[in-house]
Amino acid sequence: MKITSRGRYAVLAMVDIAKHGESSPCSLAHISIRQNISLSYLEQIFNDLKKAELVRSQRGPGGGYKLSKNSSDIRILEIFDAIDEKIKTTGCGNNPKAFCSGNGKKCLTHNFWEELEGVIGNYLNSVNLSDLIESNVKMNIGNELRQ
Amino acid sequence: MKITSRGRYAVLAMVDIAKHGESSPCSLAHISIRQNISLSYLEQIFNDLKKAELVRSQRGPGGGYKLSKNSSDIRILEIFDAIDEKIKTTGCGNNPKAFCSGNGKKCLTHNFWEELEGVIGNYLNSVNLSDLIESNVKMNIGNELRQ
DNA sequence: AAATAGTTGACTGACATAGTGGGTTATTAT
DNA sequence: ATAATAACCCACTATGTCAGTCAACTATTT
Repeated sequence: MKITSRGRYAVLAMVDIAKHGESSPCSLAHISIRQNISLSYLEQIFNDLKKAELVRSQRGPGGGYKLSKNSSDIRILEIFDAIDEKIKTTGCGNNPKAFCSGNGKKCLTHNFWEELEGVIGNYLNSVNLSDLIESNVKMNIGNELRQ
Repeated sequence: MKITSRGRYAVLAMVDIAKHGESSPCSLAHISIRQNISLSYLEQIFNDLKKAELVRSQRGPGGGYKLSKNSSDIRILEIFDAIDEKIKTTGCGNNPKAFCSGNGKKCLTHNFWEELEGVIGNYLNSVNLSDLIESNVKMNIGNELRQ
């Protein structure tokens, strides 16, 4: 059970942009250097982030990417969704047409895996970019969203 | 972010055994059929489960595997540990000698990933096999362990 | 016009996962 | 004793995903 580099890079890059404020756009070249991520790989990731409208781009010299909304309005879960970093704990992907047991039934553990998926999703949804900048991430309790 | 088949099978097989009670050992052949898991694959998994002393084996006809303790004393996290299903959310594996940023420092998101690891670990540690049998898995709140 | 920086798509090596297959050893029932 | 059962053990492989490279093209600014 691990997070892909793609997922980690996406969040890291978004924090980098958020940290540099609203003033001027961040170029991928700079993010690449600061966070030690391959430029070409960043390009692929930002392609998805842009499609999901989490960032806006500006071409040409002095260009780069800016957040499309306030950093406190961008939750980590949104970033995961944007780049298709799935939280997949069940074997069947919860597809009613092909449940885990093969015979159209859910396996003995199906509901448990779904609960786990919920626990993870709730946490990722409870943290936003500005939380990460302020390094004030505290253990989140249950479903409550911070602030 | 997904769980491997190995991890899912291990938990599923353990639930299967737990469900069949203490009376007689469960053969892998039967588990294989009931839960639709490859027999050879199960053998590899149970090799690890036995090493971790979560199950006891009995050879020969009528043999099979039994839980080594009460089902309410076996937490899902123990099973994950036994088969080396790691919960790895950080890029560096939290290795102080080679932190994520490369320069000996933690990356901007390191602490966040560690928190996530904690959230998942706490949940997996809060559920035991008998919870799964009774299908009474409810959302766990914070660090509290059930019952 | 030149430099910058985003956009797009094809391609590749490495690695882990999810098995398969064949054999050996211990134990029980007949 | 013998046969059947079932755990034990080891080697091997296909597949797919991930992580990253490379090369070209387009838009924008100076």
